[in-house]
Amino acid sequence: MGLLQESTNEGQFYRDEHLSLDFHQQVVVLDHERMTLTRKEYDLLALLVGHAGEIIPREALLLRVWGYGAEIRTRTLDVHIRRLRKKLGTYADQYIETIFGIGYRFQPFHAPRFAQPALERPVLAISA
Amino acid sequence: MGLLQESTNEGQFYRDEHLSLDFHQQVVVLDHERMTLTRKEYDLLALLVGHAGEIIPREALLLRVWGYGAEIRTRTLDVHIRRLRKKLGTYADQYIETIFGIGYRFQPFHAPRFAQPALERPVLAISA
DNA sequence: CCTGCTTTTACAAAGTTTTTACATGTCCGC
DNA sequence: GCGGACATGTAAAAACTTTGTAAAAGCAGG
Repeated sequence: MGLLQESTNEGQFYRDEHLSLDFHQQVVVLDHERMTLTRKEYDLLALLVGHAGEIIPREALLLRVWGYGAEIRTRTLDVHIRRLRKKLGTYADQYIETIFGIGYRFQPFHAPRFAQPALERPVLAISA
Repeated sequence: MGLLQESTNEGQFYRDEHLSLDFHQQVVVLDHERMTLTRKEYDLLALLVGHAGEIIPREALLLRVWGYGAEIRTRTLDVHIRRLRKKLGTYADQYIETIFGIGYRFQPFHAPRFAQPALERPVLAISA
């Protein structure tokens, strides 16, 4: 799966109702306003958004954004998640889910969510 | 991750009228609604469903989900079974059978059932 | 040295699992 | 049937683990 720098991408984009991300230019726009992110903040967000809909384990985030191995104990990931959420404003919890005991997941704005009634198709149809 | 490694279930599914389980994605859906399970709850359910129709002894469950040996006395298995049943709602007792003195068994929704234990109870008394 | 970014620290809060204590149920011999 | 022994059911508390947060400390580039 994609490493941090999706290098040879002739300008890939993520876009939904409120958020857009230009992986090539490394520009993030939230509700038509540019988000100013630090490097680590951007790297973290880009990794999450680049795998929208997938759960990414803490381990993987720490490895790919920080280069940390499993032996390192740190809370810096949590702190960065917090800063991202702050900058995402109202949509924060809608976009960045905590998967307890595992990691985090970025969800596109309209994605069906966990405890919500019935939108999720049985996963069976996905295969093939 | 959990110490439960049902490696032979990679990318497989269970499905019946009401319940489906994706062993790879670790997603369980009950009547088109996603069941949110904790890790231990999922591990336990997955082990039972993965052996649908078979009786699994308490010992085996405690060993495979908890890593406990026979010397450990605990009620945590019962508590987790209870939580699973609660989340399975109406179908709880249909799905998870208690096999007294032995363990538990997950039965697919339409599985033919015998009058409870009926292991070998010769119905001799009927003779006239 | 400043300054802004990053990491650590130290708790707080939230979530999960196990234990406890007792109720209820089942088996089995009488 | 009856009662004892033991297994399972259940609710609630306790123990433990993970994540959230604010503030301070550390650090690197200018």
